Amino acid sequence: MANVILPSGDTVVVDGGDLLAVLKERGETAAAVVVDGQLHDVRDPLPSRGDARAIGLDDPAAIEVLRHTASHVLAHAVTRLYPGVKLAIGPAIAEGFYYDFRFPAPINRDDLPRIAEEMAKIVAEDLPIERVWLPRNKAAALLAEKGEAYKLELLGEIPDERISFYRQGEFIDLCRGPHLPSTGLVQHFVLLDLAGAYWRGDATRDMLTRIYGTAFPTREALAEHLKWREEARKRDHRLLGPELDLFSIQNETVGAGLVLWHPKGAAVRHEIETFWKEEHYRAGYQLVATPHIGRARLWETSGHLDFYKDGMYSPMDIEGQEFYLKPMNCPFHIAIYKTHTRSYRDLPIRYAELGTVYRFERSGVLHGLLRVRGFTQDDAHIICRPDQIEDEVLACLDLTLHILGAFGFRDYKVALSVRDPEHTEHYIGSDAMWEEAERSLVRALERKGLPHIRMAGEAVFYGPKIDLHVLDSLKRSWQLTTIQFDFNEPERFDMAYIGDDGQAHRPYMVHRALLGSLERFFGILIEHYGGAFPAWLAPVQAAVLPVTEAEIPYAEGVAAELRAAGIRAEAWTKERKTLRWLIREAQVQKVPYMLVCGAREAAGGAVAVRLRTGEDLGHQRVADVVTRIKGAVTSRGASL
RNA sequence: GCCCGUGUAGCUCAGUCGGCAGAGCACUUCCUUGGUAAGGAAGAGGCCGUCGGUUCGAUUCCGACCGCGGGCUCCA
Repeated sequence: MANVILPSGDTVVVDGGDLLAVLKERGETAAAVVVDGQLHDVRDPLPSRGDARAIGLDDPAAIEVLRHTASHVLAHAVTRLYPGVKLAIGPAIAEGFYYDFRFPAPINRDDLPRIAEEMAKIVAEDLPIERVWLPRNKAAALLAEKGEAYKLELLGEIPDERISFYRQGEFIDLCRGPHLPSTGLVQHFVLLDLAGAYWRGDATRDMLTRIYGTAFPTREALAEHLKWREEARKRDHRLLGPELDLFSIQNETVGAGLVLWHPKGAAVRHEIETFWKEEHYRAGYQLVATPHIGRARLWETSGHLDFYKDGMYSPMDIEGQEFYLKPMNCPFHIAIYKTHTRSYRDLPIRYAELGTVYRFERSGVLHGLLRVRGFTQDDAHIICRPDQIEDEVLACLDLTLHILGAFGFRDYKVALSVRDPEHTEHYIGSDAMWEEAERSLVRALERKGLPHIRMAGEAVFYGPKIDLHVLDSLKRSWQLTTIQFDFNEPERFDMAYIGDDGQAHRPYMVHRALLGSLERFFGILIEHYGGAFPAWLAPVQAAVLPVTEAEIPYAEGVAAELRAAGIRAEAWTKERKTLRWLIREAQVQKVPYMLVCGAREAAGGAVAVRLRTGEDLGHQRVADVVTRIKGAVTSRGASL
C-alpha cells in the first residue's frame, strides 16, 4: 500500500499498484512518479509502502521526461517514414531534445514538416508506452535482428543483465527511461533543426544526422520559447555587427577569424579598455606590454611547443632564428618578473595586459566574434607567496564582479575545476599544492558568498581553476572569467623569490582573464544589449538633428559643445533629409540621445530631447542636456 | 576536418523548366525646406563564388574546388 500525492494535490492510497487506473478514474494525468527523489514511470510498480508523488506534465521535473518521450516519438515517426534507418541516441537536452539517425539516403530541412506530421499522428494514436525488460542475450538478439549496430554498441557498455526497452505501438527502443505513460501527452512539440553529428562525438566515426526539436507542456510555453529563439536570432552579433557598422570579418581580403574593429566598434572597445585599465590600476595591478612574437626557446621552455603546438601558427624564420606568434602572454610576463631578484617583500606582483594572441582554430569552429583566431585577452598574472593566495583569489573575484556588474551582468554560476582523484598522475604539482590551492579557492568563494559546483576531473593538467559563467539578458549562460593556478610555468621558468629565511622559494602563479577576450566579450555584449548599448558604451551617444537647412550651423555648434564636454556627439547635417528620416536612422542605429534643433530651439540655446526609448523630454537647455548625458555616462548605468 | 544547407549589385533577396539579368535599401544627380521611425524623380552599379564537363548556346544541368551558415555526447 502506497500513499500517492496526485498532481491535483489529493492524496490517494493505491492498492495493487495500478496508479494509471486511479488517475483515469479521477480524470487526471501524470507524467511521472517521484519516489525518494527518483523519477519513475507512472506504470512502474509502486513501492510496497511509503510515499510517492505523481507529477503532472507542467511540473518542472517532468519536462525532461516529456522531451525524452518526444525524442522517441520522433524516432518512431522516422522509422515509419524511412525504412532501413538506424537509431543512435536521443536524449533530452537543456532546451529540448534530439535524436541521432543514420538515414539510408540524405535528408534535408524540407523533410522536417513531413516527419513532424507523422509525429502528430503518433501522438493522436495515443499509444501506450510500456517498459519491457529483456535478458541480455534476448536484447542482443533483438537489436541484431533489427540491424541496430549503434544500439548494440551501447548495449555492450551496459553492465546489467536485465536490459530496459520501451515499446510504443510497433516501435521499440533500447532506453533507460523514464517515459510518459502514452504518446498522447506529447501535444506541444516542434522540430527545429537538422545537423550532422559524429557517432559518440568522435571525428573518426560515422557521421550521423541529428534532428533537433523541443517540447513543452503547454501551447503557451512552446510559443514563448519560439519567441525567445526569435529574439535571440535578432540579437545575433553577426547580424548586428554589420548593421550597426561595429566590426567586420573578411575572409577573402583579411583572413578567417581575424576581426576588423570599425570606428563604432572601436569606440565601444575604447570604453571597455579604459574602464578595465582604470580598475586594474585601482586594484593594485601594474600594466605591462609585450610583443606579438617571440623566439622558439620561449615556447620550448613554457611547454607550449610540447602540449599546444597544434594551436600555434607555423614558425617564421628571422635571421636564422625561429620565432612564433604568441598563443599566450604568460612567458613574457614571467620574463619581466625574472629581470630582478625578487624578495618576499615584493610580492604579490600583478602584471596585467590587454595582450593580443593568435591561436589556430579549425575553420569549421570559427563563429563570428565568439570563436576567432586572433584576439586580445584581458590577461593578468599574479605572482605571490603561498600565504597570499587566498586573498589574491578573493581580490580577483571582487574585481571581476565589479567589472562584470558594470556591464549589466549580475547573475553568475561558478564552477570549481579540480583534479580527477583517480588519475592524479596526469597532473603536475604535488598533492599538497593541489590541496592548498583548492582550499584557498573554496575559501575565497565562501568569503565572497558565491555558491559553486565542484567539477572533479575538469581541471587542466597544470592547476585547479575557477570559471565564472554569467547569464545575459536572455538568460543565456556564457563563460567569461577564469582564474587558474599554474604549477607548471613557475617550475619550467625556474621562477623564484627570496624568503625571509634568505632562501630561494618557488612563487605561486595565478593566470586570470576576467572578460576572456575583448572580441568574444564584445560579441556577448552586443547580444546582451541587443545592440542598444547604455550611454557610456554607445558609439554615438548623441545625434544632433536639424529640422531644416537653416539650423545646420546651430546643430553643428551644439554637437561641438557636447564633444567639448567629452560626449561622443555627431551633427547629422551632411544630407538634407527630413526630420522623420533622421529620427528613424537614429532609432535604427540605437543612438541613446536624439537632440532635435528647429527654429524654436535655435533661438533659445536649446534642443528638443528624444530618447532611444521613444520618450520625449521636450525642450531642454543645452547645458542641462550635457549634465544629464555626463551623469548617465559617468555612472555607467543602464538608464539614459 | 566531417554531415546538411547555401553562394546572383555594397547590403537583403527575387528570377531564369538552357536563349543579352531583376526588386528594395545604400550610392550619384536633380526637385522638395521638411517638427519626432523612410518626401519624390532620374542615373550608375553584376565574370550570377571559382575551375572543368555536357550543349549551337550554361548564371541555370553535371562534377570538382573554394567561401559562408547550422551542427559535431547535455551520453541507452
